[in-house]
Amino acid sequence: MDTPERNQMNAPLNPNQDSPVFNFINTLSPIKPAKHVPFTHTFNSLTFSSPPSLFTESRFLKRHISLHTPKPHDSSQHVNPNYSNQGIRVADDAIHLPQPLKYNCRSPAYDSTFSADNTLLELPREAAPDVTYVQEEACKTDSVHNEFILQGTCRIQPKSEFPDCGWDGLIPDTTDLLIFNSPNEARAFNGLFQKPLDSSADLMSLLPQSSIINNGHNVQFLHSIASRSEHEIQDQHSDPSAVTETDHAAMNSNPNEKTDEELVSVMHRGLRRRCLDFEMASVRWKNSDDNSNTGSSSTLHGRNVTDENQLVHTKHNSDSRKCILPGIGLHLNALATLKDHNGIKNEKLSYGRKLSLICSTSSLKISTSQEHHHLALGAVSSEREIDPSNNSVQPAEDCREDLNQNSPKRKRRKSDPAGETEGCKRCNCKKSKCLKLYCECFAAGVYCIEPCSCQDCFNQAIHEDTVLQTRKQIESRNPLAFAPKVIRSSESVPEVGDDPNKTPASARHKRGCNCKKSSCLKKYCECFQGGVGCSISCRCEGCKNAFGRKDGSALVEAEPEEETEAGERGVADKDLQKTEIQNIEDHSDSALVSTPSLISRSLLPLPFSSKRKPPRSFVATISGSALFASSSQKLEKPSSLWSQSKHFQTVPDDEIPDVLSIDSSPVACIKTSSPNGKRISSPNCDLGQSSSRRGGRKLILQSIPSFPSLTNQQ
DNA sequence: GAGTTTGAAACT
DNA sequence: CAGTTTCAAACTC
Repeated sequence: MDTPERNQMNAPLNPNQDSPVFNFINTLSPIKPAKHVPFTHTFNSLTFSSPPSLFTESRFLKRHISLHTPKPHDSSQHVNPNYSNQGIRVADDAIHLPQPLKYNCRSPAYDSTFSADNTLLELPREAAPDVTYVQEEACKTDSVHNEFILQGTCRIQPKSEFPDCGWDGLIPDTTDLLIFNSPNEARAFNGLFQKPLDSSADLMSLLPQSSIINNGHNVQFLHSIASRSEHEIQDQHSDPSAVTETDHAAMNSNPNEKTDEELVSVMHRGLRRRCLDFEMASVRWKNSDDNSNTGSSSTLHGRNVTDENQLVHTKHNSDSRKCILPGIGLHLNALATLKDHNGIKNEKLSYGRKLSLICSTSSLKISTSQEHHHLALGAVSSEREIDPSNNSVQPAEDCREDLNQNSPKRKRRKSDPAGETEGCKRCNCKKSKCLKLYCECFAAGVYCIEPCSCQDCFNQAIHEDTVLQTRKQIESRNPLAFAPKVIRSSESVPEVGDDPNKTPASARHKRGCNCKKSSCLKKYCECFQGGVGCSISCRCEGCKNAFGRKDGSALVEAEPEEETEAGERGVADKDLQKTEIQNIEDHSDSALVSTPSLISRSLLPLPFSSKRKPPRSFVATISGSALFASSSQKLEKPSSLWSQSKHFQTVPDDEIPDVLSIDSSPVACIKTSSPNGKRISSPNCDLGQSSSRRGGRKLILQSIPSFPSLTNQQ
């Protein structure tokens, strides 16, 4: 491209903000402060509420690491100067779910800073001995009652061996990531959390500061109440470096203390992105380091805790100590930082390919699929994992390829839509610079990664500011722009031929489609693509959506006009069914494979789930992943918000059915009945229901204000 | 792989 | 708010 514009694009970006993009952004109208509505996410034993925006933003962060191993043209750019210390927690041995942990989470969404004053972390004293990893995201000060309660958290026992391991911070995410159906599962993964930490590495310092950049505030950390007061917390937050040192010391002496300090940003990031990015990284590192660390070869599938503990060995800075990267819980951000700060070279992170987002699923795979050895942990897009069309294994492999391949960007594989999973999603933008909703990556709230075939991509960590500002601008225009396009409840998942409209909570496209030629029978139609029926909100013409026509009521209740269309619909359905059925079958298989209990139940195959990108901020869950996966799967382009909210939902094995409903509840709440995308809470949203269903381990959506608030938040 | 179609997103 | 343009995915060949 030799156009002036192109030249501009090629011009150095970021640092100076001299680039056109920055100028452009600067000219953007001020973004109005987002209103944060408490959004409760329940997962597993962990429940918290936070504004959706938080998640959205986190999604970008999720691929943060990619930033550091960006596309070739970005290679020149490196660490974002803005990176600051973010809390990193150390997790070690045990994952202890049943422990209630409560803390307040604020939305980072816009300023990504914590407000210490508001930050609340409540840890039962009893849990104190156990290091609880709580990750707190920078929260917007204005957010109210963003409180999340971890009922079950990972209990980690710091190893004396690695007192100052910087990796600790990475793990906190695991809390979010891991969802166990049963205590046994949790035990199984205890080892995963155990990892050697690179001593000197101060993860805190490593973490990108992007989140805090906006307001210039320092990272604020959540501290567990158990160990300290909020004030104390604030004080420490003010001085990240101090915290770091303290952390190190604490690690040696008092795990609890340490963790408190570090809960911090990392935690919040982890919450935001619960993805197994780390795992992916682990894989890479492992690959690279395998030569030296053959012993670490323990495969993921090895459920043996012992093996898992050694899942990945990585060297950091020639540090002989093996650094075990837990397959779960380490997220890309941390890796990115580590890379930059800890002396970890790009080489480790970038093998010719950017780190792809890894999805939480990996953890699941670990437990369930023997096939995927190291790869099991490999990046798996959340959606993929759920993806019916793909075996659970499949996703991992895709990512695997990414990891192993040094090949240049691959063009989007049409034949492999599944490749577009949360972790593996890729776009092909040419003119939008990946800063518009045209870009699926951007729209999904994630950074573009190497697999993308985009050109002049600004949707990268190195352009974080640009991305965030652009995003804000878009949100200012349409607060729901980054919200999931399809809001669906579990029950809404339509089976072929079913009328989605039958159920009040049925899934619907946020804004409805506007199809004119596709008859809503092709993926051009977002409703169809999302596997949902058209609704009143749709302005489509000649709707034949197999999932439910705009006049959907007809499907069930034979209305006069329906009869006329019935024939057409039947035909259309048949056409669709070929595909759908196949998809469904695939889903079933995969689902069963990955999560026999949960998936089989909760996961209803969505025809397009594979293609529809899941929220990138997927939470990795072990057995729970299936659950999440299923829920996320249901979302067409689930926003991180969405996916996360679901992820946080915990369901006992015996309550799977409830899970679905619960799971759906948020969705149901989101269901839009109005064209403008305003969300109206539905009866299903009733928090009480969800909470009531949960047993001890489960969490409760405490304050999920009805979803409607989502609209206002931004 | 190139070209076309389609409809969302963006723009006016 | 409506009309138009731009854009990239979906689709076709």
